[in-house]
Amino acid sequence: MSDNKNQDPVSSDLSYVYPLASVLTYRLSKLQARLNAQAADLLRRHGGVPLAHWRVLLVLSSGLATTQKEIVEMAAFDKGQVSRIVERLIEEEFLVSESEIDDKRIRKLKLTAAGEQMISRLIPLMQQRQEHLVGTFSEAEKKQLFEFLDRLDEVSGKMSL
Amino acid sequence: MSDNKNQDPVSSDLSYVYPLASVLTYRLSKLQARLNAQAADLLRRHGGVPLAHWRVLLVLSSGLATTQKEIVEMAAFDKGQVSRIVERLIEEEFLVSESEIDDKRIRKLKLTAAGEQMISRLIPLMQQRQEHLVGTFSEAEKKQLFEFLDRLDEVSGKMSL
DNA sequence: GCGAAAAACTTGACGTGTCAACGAATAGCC
DNA sequence: GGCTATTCGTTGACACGTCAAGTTTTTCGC
Repeated sequence: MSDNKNQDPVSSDLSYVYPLASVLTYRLSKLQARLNAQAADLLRRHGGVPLAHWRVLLVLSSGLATTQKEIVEMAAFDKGQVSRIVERLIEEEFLVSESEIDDKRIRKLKLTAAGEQMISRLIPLMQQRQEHLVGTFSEAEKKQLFEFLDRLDEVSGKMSL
Repeated sequence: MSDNKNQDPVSSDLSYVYPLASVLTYRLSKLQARLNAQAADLLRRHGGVPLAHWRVLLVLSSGLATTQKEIVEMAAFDKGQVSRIVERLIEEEFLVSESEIDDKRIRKLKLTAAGEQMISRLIPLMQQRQEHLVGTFSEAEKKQLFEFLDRLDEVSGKMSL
């Protein structure tokens, strides 16, 4: 764990090119992994659903979406994944789809009582978690952090290389 | 797309609780997804390997690791995943494992010529990408950004809830 | 209305990531 | 030496994520 292999600082290898811990994408990727694990763990320990299911339920419960299309738009999830998750959630009776509409392509989704109950049980926890995460940031810092994320969003799109 | 469902601002739903775009984990998760897509796309378009394979090759090429254990330690990957990826990379002849050691549990890994070649072809691209990503950040901002990430790392671990 | 295009969702294939159980080999203790 | 614990790696199971092709239903242009 202390020193490893050849200690030639500028050998023919490429370690100087990629000091892993200082590479942005690597840092973000690890942080993201830890956050997901934390959330999934919290949900599991409190008798909840898998993380991705939770996210879908949350969007529905918020009233921001009532169909799969809207979920996909609001939350930027993959429509295939949403389709499968919704299917599972209906099987588990957290959701029902009322096809009482004119357009038969659409599945209007609604939380069941069980679904509502699970959501409202877990929401306070998840809110506490968000608080825990950003709790050490001052308002100014939070603003700055989100501004950084916005900027990264912008450059994470097009790349002509 | 314009207005949806009931327009009661403080209805019984929970939209006011979770304005998605302002939730940190949601933002990070989307950013992460975009960055992964960008990297994967770059690798694919330049005839490379899948992203996870690339990451393993990179750690090996850097000389930071010569065994699976070391890859797992250095890069914080899952050992199961590393095992499977290494297997694939050997099949594709980007790697060889020389078992010429005393400890028969260990697989000493080495890049083949093809492996080295692919890495050195792609590294400049990936470096340009990192530059592209952090290019809009001043030194001070970069420092701040990484400091924020450090802080988030700290609180992303233990959570007693 | 009728045929082509588009919308909403489904399905398949594959890659990524995590966890836990397992097997083989080695190290440590007596 | 022999028993146990540990280490390195493999394997199985499952959740997560992405992409593309396929179905059914609706819409649009004519």
